[in-house]
Amino acid sequence: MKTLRLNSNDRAVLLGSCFFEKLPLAATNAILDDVVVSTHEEHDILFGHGEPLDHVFFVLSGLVRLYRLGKDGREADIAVFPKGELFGESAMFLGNRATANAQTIETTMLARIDSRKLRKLAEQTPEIADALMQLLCRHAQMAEDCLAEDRLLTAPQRVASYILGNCPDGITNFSFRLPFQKNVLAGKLGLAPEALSRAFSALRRSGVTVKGRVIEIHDRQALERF
Amino acid sequence: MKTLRLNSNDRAVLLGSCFFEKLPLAATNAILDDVVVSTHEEHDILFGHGEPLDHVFFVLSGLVRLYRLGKDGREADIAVFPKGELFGESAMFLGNRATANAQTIETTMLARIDSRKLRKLAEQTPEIADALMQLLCRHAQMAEDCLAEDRLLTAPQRVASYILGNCPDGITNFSFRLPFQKNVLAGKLGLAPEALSRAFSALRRSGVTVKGRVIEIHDRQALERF
DNA sequence: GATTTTATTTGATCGAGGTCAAACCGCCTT
DNA sequence: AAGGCGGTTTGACCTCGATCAAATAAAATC
Repeated sequence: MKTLRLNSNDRAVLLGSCFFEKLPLAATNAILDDVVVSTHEEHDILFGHGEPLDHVFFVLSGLVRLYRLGKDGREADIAVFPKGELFGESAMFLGNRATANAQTIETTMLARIDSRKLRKLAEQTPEIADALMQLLCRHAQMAEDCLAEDRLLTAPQRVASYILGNCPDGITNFSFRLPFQKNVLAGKLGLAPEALSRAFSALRRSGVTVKGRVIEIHDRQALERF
Repeated sequence: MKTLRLNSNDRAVLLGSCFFEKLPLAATNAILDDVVVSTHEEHDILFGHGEPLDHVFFVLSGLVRLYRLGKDGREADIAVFPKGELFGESAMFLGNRATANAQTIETTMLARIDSRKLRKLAEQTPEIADALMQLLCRHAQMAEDCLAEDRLLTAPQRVASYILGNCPDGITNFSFRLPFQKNVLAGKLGLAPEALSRAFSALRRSGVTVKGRVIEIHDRQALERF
């Protein structure tokens, strides 16, 4: 892991992100004043469940996975964060202890924000507090969505739901490229890779074509009904 | 549903709750200034997924269930809130729309806090903002815990984990009473009632006795190993 | 206490998805 | 072109937990 400072491209990613875009520039500058950038190889462990954590992380590029470990060593993904996402924020309000393990999935660059400082800024700046609360809500909802999908949907239905989530409404014919390996998608959906593969082939009958990482949809309605 | 004002017992429940206990009295009073109390029969629907929601709810007594609906009408519990818990707060930061359905499980009394006002108070009072953020984190973590348990543990293991969560550490022998019907516990753990029943009988071999709502543990270690 | 009604348990069956092993494929290297 | 490698797919098998039906227990009502 090497550490650097923010360059102008990094700044652009930060400013365009969901968290920072609504903040006044002064607030953003105050937060970013002393951030450090770190680069990581794929599969680098960022922190472990329960460890002290005094940073919040922003993904400048790459991909990070949050997961928990079972007694037997099996892993369950909690969330996957692509470029532009902020994570690790909940430790800030829960005794500065990580609530899960974090690992890079690809070569990744992260901006590290001092959590003590961010918390202090949030106290002084209602806009920051508000942005944080929105972030927390979105993350809570991601987990709730996942939980509900796990409990209500079969594997092919979860995959259909994921595809539809990446397809603008009102369009029947659509194609897009997976932003990561199928491997990772399987983990995110709580499936074994084999099950994901079988789910895709089940969806073929509903007009879904898979070529490598490219997914093609020929009949949105059929997918929605699935 | 009848509506009333806060009585002194209600106030005691509020003041002793996790959310309010750390707040300065002035802040608490500001929040509680114009709350309304509503009483509900069991199975009363409080709000539906996606509906406009301009209150945050505090459970004065009884039990409330948050759940999502599948296309086929099946229900998946997201959370269960007993007396002393605050819920519905995430709608406040996500466009005032409920992120799930809510229903009472028993006869229940709720205090309704105007969410616009609470949000305004949070802007002015860092302590309130902080308490809200902690609440959001706890709720996010509840969902993440659930998700991880669903993905990593079998039914008996989830039940064991629930029991252990209600048993002080360092004690081998312990007994407690379920705070709700087995029915409800099954939903909370993402199980069919039959599966919960079978899980209990599987745990009998590890020193767990179930008599009605009373659970007895004779060997904490055995449970932890399970 | 007798009788309904509701909650829980038990039995039997079935399907979804995990696991292991092997085949396959694209991609990179040599 | 041949080989090697990692990711993906397919096949075979098996376990867990859902579901349906029936039996039992517990609570509520009369």
